[in-house]
Amino acid sequence: MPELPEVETIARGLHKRVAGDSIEDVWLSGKSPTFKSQPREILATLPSARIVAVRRMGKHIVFDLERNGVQRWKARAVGRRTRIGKSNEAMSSHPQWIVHLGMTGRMVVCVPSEEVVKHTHAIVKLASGRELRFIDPRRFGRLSVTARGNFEAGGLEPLEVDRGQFVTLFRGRKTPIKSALLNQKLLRGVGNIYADESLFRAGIRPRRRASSLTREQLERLYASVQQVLKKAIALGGSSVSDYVDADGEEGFFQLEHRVYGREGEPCLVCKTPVKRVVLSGRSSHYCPNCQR
DNA sequence: ACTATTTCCTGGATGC
DNA sequence: TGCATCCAGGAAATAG
Repeated sequence: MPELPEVETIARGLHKRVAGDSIEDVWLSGKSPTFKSQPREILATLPSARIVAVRRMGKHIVFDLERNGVQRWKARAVGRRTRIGKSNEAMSSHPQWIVHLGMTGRMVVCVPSEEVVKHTHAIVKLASGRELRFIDPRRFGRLSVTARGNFEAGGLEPLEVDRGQFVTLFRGRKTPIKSALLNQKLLRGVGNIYADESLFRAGIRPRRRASSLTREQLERLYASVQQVLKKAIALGGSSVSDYVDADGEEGFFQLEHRVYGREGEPCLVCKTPVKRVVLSGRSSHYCPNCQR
């Protein structure tokens, strides 16, 4: 399940491989709801665009694109005024291609002769002769296009927010702190694994109401989130459920997991068995002794 | 205005 | 071996 560190790793890998390349052609599986934008809009936007950069926003991969053929589109739009607004993204000279990997989404760069595996939903032909493919068995991933500046990835970037902002974000919320951490509208990029791992390191139980936490506890949580995310990025993310980066390499942060996926196993600090509770439909792992 | 629950998906694990 | 059932979970949609 790609969260911030995995998406960061993938985006960096993709940038290294395809920045500067151009999109020549696009094929889409047409399997809704993989596409958040209309497929026709994606097909109108991507071909002939140059990939300026690939980066991460929250859990989204953002391809910054540049189009030169804008005049052609404007000319065509003159005769059909109603399309001007609707084809806005395709019109933009600096569109963005937004990819959310969901649970099982993968982006791979390969040669065209590579077998097209089951659940391939997009194939992007590049001028260099390679292909960029989006593969997503469970189809929780989403593809969309937008004009530059339109895309809102959610709340604040966890690694850009300062301590005071972080405290303000959560203080006073009645919801469990774990749920608040997962809320992308507050902080964008933290998912189930890193929420659990951050809460363990801060010594806070997932079910604690955010409003019941002291400033000191929130500050400790802030430090934990920073530490966990940075370390996870340094290790290339967590490889669970066959996650691999853009180069097909596994990450190693799963070796640093202290509670996630360790139900019943002894806490690495105090040996108390790790507990698992379901919190708003999601598994939450914690040490009942170390976390209060 | 908030918060909680349901829904979308398929592969892998489990149970009989 | 085969078949049914359950579970994983991000975020949008829906309900409270």
